[in-house]
Amino acid sequence: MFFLKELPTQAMIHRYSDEFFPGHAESVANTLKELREYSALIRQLDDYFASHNLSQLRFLVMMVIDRELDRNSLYAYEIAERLDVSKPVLSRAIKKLTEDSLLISTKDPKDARAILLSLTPAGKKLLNEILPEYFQILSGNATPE
Amino acid sequence: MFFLKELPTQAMIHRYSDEFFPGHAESVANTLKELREYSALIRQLDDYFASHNLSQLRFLVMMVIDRELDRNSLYAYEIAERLDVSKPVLSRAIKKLTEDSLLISTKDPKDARAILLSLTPAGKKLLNEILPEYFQILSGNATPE
DNA sequence: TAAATATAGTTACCATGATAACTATATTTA
DNA sequence: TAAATATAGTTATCATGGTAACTATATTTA
Repeated sequence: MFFLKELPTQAMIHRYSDEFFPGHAESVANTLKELREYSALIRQLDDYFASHNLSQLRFLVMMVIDRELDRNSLYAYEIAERLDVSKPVLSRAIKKLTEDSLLISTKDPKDARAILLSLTPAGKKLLNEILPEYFQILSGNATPE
Repeated sequence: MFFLKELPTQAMIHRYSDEFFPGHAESVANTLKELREYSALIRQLDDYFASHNLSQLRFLVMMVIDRELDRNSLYAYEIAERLDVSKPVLSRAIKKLTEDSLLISTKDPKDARAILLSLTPAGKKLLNEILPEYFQILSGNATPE
């Protein structure tokens, strides 16, 4: 998350950037501006997911299961391979989704360690309800400039 | 933070986006790509600050005090005006910075509620040490394309 | 000027990210 | 095949974001 409300003026950036890293004031200013825009977009997405009792991560867990073409379930470790998040955080997200009856988990008879996850009808329904505005938010905030 | 390791293929985006929000697949794909890049940059900055026993927020608190042109101190509520963060979180950040002797707080004789904050010599020193690589990170990750 | 309201900051509690260390089960290797 | 190693997932603990509700002090208003 990025917190600066008022971006540094060009003068400020020059004061710092020329002193500490000469000749790059413009690219620094531009990166700061874009960082702030994308932080705002991430907040907007988080708020949207929260309004549906979801989080960015829980949404993505459902999404990666749903987007598999040949299957309708994934092992937890396969979800971990697709998302850039730590194991305990993913574990907690899956727990919450199954508690909320959006995912259902079954055990693999061949590997007692593994958990196989699929979307429940309620999970599919919620995902379909959420997707249009999700794409709208992403589209409306497409590349600035 | 944005967690999807493997971005949706064009086919996937079309499958979803055309169904739920037709005609915007390209801008959706582009926004997703940039979201991921800026999330990675935010992570890179967080790691950098952590290596100096700081956080993004604690760095910015020091920065906004230092960048004032006519003064060398700010009231806590003035810092709050400049940063997009909740009061309790700012309160905690200031507490940690004063505990670490990077900021020093004095009371305003005219308003018993207010806290006036300035950088200690150690705070100024740390800020100056940190800034070059901070700008380098921002500059090196300037607008992709 | 007393009561109501606004402002500055803190405390309590929750959400969601991380790492380290753990249990249980599979697999590899000596 | 027994011991060592790897893999799947959880628990414990911490960091850092949030809101609601609180204390204390200033300011406004009736």
